[in-house]
Amino acid sequence: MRASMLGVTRRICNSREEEGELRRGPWTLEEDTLLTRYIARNREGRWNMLAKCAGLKRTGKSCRLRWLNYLKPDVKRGNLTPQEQLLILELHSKLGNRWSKIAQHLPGRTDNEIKNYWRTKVQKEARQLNIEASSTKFLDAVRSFWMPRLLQKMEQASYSSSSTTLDSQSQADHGVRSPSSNSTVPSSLSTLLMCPPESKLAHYSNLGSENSSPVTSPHVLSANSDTISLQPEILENPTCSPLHGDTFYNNLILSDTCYEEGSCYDLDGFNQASAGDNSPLECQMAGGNWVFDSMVDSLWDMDDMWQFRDLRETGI
DNA sequence: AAGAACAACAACCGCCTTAGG
DNA sequence: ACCTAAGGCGGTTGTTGTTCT
Repeated sequence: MRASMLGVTRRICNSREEEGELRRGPWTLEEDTLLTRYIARNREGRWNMLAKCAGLKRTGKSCRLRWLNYLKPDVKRGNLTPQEQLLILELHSKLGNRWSKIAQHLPGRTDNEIKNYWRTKVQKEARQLNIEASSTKFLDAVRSFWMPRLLQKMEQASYSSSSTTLDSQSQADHGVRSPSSNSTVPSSLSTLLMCPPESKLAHYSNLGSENSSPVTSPHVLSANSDTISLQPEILENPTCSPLHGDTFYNNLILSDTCYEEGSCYDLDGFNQASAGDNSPLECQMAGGNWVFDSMVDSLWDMDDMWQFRDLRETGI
């Protein structure tokens, strides 16, 4: 029954096949409407047939791509947040160019978007540094400079939205007030990241030691099965705060774990490189190597980029 | 003001895998 | 078991908008 119905539909659709040439290039509003309406009335899948039945002179592949990357209601538009960028950097270090796998961890973001981000932003940085984007050198650079920078951005964003007791300059200069303890504590990453790069690395190294002093940050990233989010509840319940000693950096990144298709994988590679005693970059820097000099320049270039983006986003 | 250069991203292409007949 | 079409994925190209000279 179902098969015969399908057969009828197929014949009807095939009869339209010779009506005209297949269209290519940018989609028109009319085509978008046709596709959206058809999928709303029916369902996605069987894309070749769908394209014909919807009256679209497009290949099934083209329809599928248009729907998944642009028209699907849950597709998120706009710039990637620092959190998302951080997650992409981290996941790429684990998964490589498996864009669809990476996209699974960023709800609403498509593999195409992530791929484009990687090519336009990340590879650009690699080019400027004369490092192969897939090389361990670049990965070290990302971990030691770019990721902390994103964390700083996230931290700044959370301060500006949550703190009313100090203005931003005061916060940056003196640290922030912890709601849980009502005492002023060092603004961990902000303070850290205003230090020279040498001391940043020293700090990350210390984070891995037993003797490191407690560090407090108002938010941490956590990853559940699909999402990554800031967790302000850390502030509300200091007893659950993991932000001490050797767990600080691990928890700051991704609660030490990410999830792939229901199964766990750890981030040992990242954490070791970032917080361990023998980060490759640190070793290189100890010898006064080339990576350091170029990264310092590029880091401030990235700052400019971020500031520019911030201005654009705030409409100033 | 105009053209060149660049950046961003949408769309396409080709290959591979999978499912159904 | 084999064949074929559909779907999925990663790489690449094309188009458009923006910035620079």
